[in-house]
Amino acid sequence: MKDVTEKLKEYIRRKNLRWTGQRQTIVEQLLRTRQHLTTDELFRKVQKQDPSIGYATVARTLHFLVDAGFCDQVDISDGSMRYEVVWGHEHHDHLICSVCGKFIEIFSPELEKIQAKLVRQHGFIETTHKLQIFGTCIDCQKNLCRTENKPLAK
Amino acid sequence: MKDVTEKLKEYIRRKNLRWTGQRQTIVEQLLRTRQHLTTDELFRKVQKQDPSIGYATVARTLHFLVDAGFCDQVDISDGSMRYEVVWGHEHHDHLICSVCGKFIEIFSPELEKIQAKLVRQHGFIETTHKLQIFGTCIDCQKNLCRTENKPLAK
DNA sequence: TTTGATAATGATAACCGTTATCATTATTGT
DNA sequence: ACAATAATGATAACGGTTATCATTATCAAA
Ligand SMILES: [Mn+2]
Ligand SMILES: [Mn+2]
Ligand SMILES: [Zn+2]
Ligand SMILES: [Zn+2]
Repeated sequence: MKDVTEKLKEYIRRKNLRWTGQRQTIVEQLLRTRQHLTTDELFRKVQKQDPSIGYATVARTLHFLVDAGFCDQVDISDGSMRYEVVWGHEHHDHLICSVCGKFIEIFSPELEKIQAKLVRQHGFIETTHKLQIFGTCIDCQKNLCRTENKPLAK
Repeated sequence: MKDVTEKLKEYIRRKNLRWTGQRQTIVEQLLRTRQHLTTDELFRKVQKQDPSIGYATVARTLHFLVDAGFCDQVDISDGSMRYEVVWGHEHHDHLICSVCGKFIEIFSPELEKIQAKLVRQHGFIETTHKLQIFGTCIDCQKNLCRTENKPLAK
């Protein structure tokens, strides 16, 4: 946490930007909360800590954090972009429960290897990829889901 | 083509819907043209064949065709949804060139098998998945790209 | 073939997440 | 403390999609 702030401050110095209390608050909330938040979800959490912070600042800070490499933008086609912290996390893909909205993070070196092979076979140069698998999570199948996430729209 | 129309008419009868000249025209254009079109791109093509057809009809017809299983909606996070014909095509995923906007369709039973294994391991029940790999296609690497597709916005 | 119930259409307004604008405030190197 | 300028907050604008509604077209039944 302290470490994260320092890394961000380094990035800010490099880019001639400025560290602000708003950015501090927003990063704190991002780290404190479950990932894959929409701008609006994060905005509500930020407002509880500091009601003076505006929506635009949250939106702009999320762009800033994506540029800095601290966050990734995740688009699951449910109407708005989501953001997750990636510093300190391995690359991963997602199982997404259509009932409770839960994200299950998956990583398989085996899978990545085959993807890389396919890319190579087409002479393609990959920059990024995303794999999203939609369905029903094990908890929702048993009606035992305790997730407080709102179900995904659609 | 004649076959496709018949299958759609069957679906329409089952659902108590109606076959119209507009739907005929729109389906013709979808089959005649490259896939992964936005609503607006399809609208422009449709208008050349019949300028009296409105944008809303194209948009609504695309939804209808998705419901019917004739089209899939493809979201590559470039600002608008795209649609592709899937009847008569195997399931596939996409390599997407960020330079020229080209879609390269890939299918690997090996890959699908590993995905299925991961899903099983989490007790997840899959309904759909999508894998999108972004980068630069082989033609664009050599500046030989002949694709008339507009580069993807970003 | 006419008819009646109602699905579909076209024009356009509304919607909604995101981005741009702009006057004001805050940060940072000097 | 100061000057340069990045960041902020309120809100308008933007753009793709969807809703509205009066009118027209479809199609099964008579
Ligand atoms: Mn994740
Ligand atoms: Mn395709
Ligand atoms: Zn669930
Ligand atoms: Zn290309």
